[in-house]
Amino acid sequence: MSQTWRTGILPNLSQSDRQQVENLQQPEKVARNQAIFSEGQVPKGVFLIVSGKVKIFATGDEGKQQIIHIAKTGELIGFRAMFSEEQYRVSAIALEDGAIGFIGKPEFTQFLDGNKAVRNAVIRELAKELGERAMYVTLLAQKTVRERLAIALMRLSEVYADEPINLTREDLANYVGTATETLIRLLKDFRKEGLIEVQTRKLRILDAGGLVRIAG
Amino acid sequence: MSQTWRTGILPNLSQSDRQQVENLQQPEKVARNQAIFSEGQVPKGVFLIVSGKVKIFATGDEGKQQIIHIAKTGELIGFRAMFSEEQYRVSAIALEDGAIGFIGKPEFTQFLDGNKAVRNAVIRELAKELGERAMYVTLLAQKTVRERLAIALMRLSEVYADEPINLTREDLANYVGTATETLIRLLKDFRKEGLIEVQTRKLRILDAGGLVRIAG
DNA sequence: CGCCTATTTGACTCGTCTCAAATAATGTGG
DNA sequence: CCACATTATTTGAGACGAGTCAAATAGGCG
Repeated sequence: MSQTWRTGILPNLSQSDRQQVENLQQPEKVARNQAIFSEGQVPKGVFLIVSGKVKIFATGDEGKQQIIHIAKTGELIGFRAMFSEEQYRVSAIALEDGAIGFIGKPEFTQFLDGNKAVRNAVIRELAKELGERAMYVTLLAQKTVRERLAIALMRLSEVYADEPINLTREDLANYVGTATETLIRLLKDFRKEGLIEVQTRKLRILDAGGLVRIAG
Repeated sequence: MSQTWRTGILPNLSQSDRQQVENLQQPEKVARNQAIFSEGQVPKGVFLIVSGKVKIFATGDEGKQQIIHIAKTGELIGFRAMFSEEQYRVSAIALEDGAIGFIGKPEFTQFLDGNKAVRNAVIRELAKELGERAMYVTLLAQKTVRERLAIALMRLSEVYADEPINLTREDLANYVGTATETLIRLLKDFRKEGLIEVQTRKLRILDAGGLVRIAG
């Protein structure tokens, strides 16, 4: 089980193609906690995250969120449901104040039809994510919460680059797939073991190697 | 969380397109337990299951299989890794004697390039599976083993249509994502509750409604 | 028929969840 | 900008689901 976690469609395009996609939208401000789209709605296009981060999650039967992905600036989101011609199966909510642009389905598909490179990038991206999700399933089914937390922190440190990871305990728990209380206790362990540094909601990795060792 | 589980690319094509795909391959016999492809290999094309069933699984760190999907006659498998231009992240092994055809990557991609309907079907299928897998992740993270077993049996009853479900206890456990012993105990419960009928390895659902109720 | 593998059962342990309550942080209206 | 209300975080105690290990039994294949 190697762990290469998603990349997104745009970073794999040429400068020119990327620019063309970006020209299809007009950024609009979004506030923290604002919903971008919700489970059950019918997709009318895709969204480009111009700035900020967005959590993508499925809602379980008791309303518990399972966070599938934290999308960051530059990512295109919502294309999955659009291509499958289904309703959204997940919801997207802004984690921070930011800006998001919308690209309507007609414009986007027309653009795709006329551009083989982008079309292939889309197929490749869908296929990649599908493969990653197979690993994710295995991980959830076979790893302990402690191991999953270590993996989650490593993934998140890529999303947050050099900033500290900044999520509520509940969101972090829902990302790992555990109860909030369990997450808090494990976080305390990790801190005591010198793996991470925590200041309220800001979390920094001190010993990446140690996390890798725990992740197995 | 609704549960519409995968369909495959071919059933969504026109008769003529489907025929053209089928003409690209030559069926060859495969024996039970024969590997079709394995994690880490480089994909050279896709496989069409002409007859028989195939288990698709990821291997966890301790060698434990996580069965992602049981593919049946008529399904195209292995296209995920081919499109993502990565190695296989999962393995495929025949569950029964059967026949499988191979379609090389050049032939297949050339065919796709020249056929917009099929190309779109591929995108749609990838997108659909990706959505289903999000549900799967949520299910694994939030449901008890008992609930997951109920869901697994319902999914499998579609794969096996009117035949009885026929899997080793270990495969069934790996499909549900649990230990073999736990699976066996739950199977006994289900039998005592009149939900299923079991004769050695053959398993039949007696009370689908009851399973739905357990699944939640 | 007999070996090898699969299945089943029992006993035990441990990780993780739940519920409840205390404390801290955050945001909001005046 | 402060005080209050609300929400988030932390801790404790207890219960229970599910895993592991070991051993017995049954089934299937050569």
